[in-house]
Amino acid sequence: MENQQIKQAGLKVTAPRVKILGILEHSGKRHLSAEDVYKELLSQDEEIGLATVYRVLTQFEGAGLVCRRHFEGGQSVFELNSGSHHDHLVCIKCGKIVEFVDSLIEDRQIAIAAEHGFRIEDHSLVVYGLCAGCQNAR
Amino acid sequence: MENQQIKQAGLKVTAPRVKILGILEHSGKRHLSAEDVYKELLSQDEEIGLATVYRVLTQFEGAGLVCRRHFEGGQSVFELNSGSHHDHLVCIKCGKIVEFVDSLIEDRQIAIAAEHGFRIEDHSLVVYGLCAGCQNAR
DNA sequence: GGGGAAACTGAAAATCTTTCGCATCTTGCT
DNA sequence: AGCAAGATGCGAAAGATTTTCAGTTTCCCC
Ligand SMILES: [Mn+2]
Ligand SMILES: [Mn+2]
Ligand SMILES: [Zn+2]
Ligand SMILES: [Zn+2]
Repeated sequence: MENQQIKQAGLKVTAPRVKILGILEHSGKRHLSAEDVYKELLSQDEEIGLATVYRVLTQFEGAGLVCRRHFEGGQSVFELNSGSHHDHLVCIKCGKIVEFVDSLIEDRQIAIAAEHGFRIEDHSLVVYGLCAGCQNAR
Repeated sequence: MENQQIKQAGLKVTAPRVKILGILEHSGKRHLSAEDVYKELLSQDEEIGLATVYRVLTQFEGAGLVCRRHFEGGQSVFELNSGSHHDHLVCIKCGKIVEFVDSLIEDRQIAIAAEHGFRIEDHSLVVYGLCAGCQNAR
C-alpha cells in the first residue's frame, strides 16, 4: 500500500503523507491542485495544514511519485506519476483535461533539439481549446 | 516608428508606452520579463513604475503587439509579436532560448485535438534542456 | 519497550509576482 | 487654451507558494 511507496521514496511514513497519497490515488480526479488536496483533507476532517500539503507534494515530486504541471492560470496541478510521459489537452471553459501521447511529436522534439545542439531534459506541451461539450453551449 | 503602432493599437501615445515598445524592439534580447524591462528603464533614468510596465505590457498583449510566455519558474516573459507562431527550446542552465516552428508538430496537434472533439484555441510547447555550451561546462 | 536524534508538522509570517485603488498628470480634440 | 477620457505612479492588496519555528512524531539502536 501507500506506506511502501513512501518508504521507498526515502521519506518517513507519516499520517499526512499517507493521507495525501491516498487522495491522489483514489479521488476520481487525476489532476489536483494543492488546494484541491487540502479541501479533500478538510472534508475528511483531517487536521493537515496547507503548507504541509505543498511540502508533501513537493517531496513526492522530488521522489518521482507525482508530476507537477503548470497549466495557464493560477495554481499548479499534481498527478500521480504513471511512469510514462504524456501531454495534455485542456478545455479553457470547463477545465476538462484529456491526456495524450504522440510519438511523432516526441520524435520531432528530439530531432529539433538535436538540430540546435540541445540535450532535452524535459518538455511541456499543453493544447488549450474548447471540448465538444463546451463548443455546443451557447 | 513606435508611435504609429501604439496609435493603431487604439492606445494613447505616452512616454512610458513609447519607451517600453522601444526597449522590446532594440534591447538585444527578444524575451524580456516585466522586471527586465523595468530595470532597463531604470538604467535609462526613466521614471516609470513597475505597475505601469505590467499594465502596458498587458495592454500591448491585448492589442496583439506582444506575446506573453509562461516558462517554468518565476516570471512571465514578453516578446514582440512577430506575426507568426513559434515554440521554444529553453536552456535550463543559462537561460538561452531558441525559437522554432515545426509544421509536423502543429499538424499533429490539430489532429489530436480533433480526435478528442476539441477546437484548439491556443497551445504552448516548451522543450527544456541544456544548450551545447552548457553541456560542456563541467 | 524505551531513548533520542533526525525528521516532520501546523500556524503564522515571509516571499514573489502581478494587479488594484486612487489622487494626480497627460493626451487628443475643439 | 480648455476639458474629458484615459494614463501614470505609488503604495497597498492579492494569490500562490515557501520559510520559519517551536512543539511532535517516527524509527533506529540498545
Ligand atoms: Mn496528466
Ligand atoms: Mn519567442
Ligand atoms: Zn469544456
Ligand atoms: Zn545553456
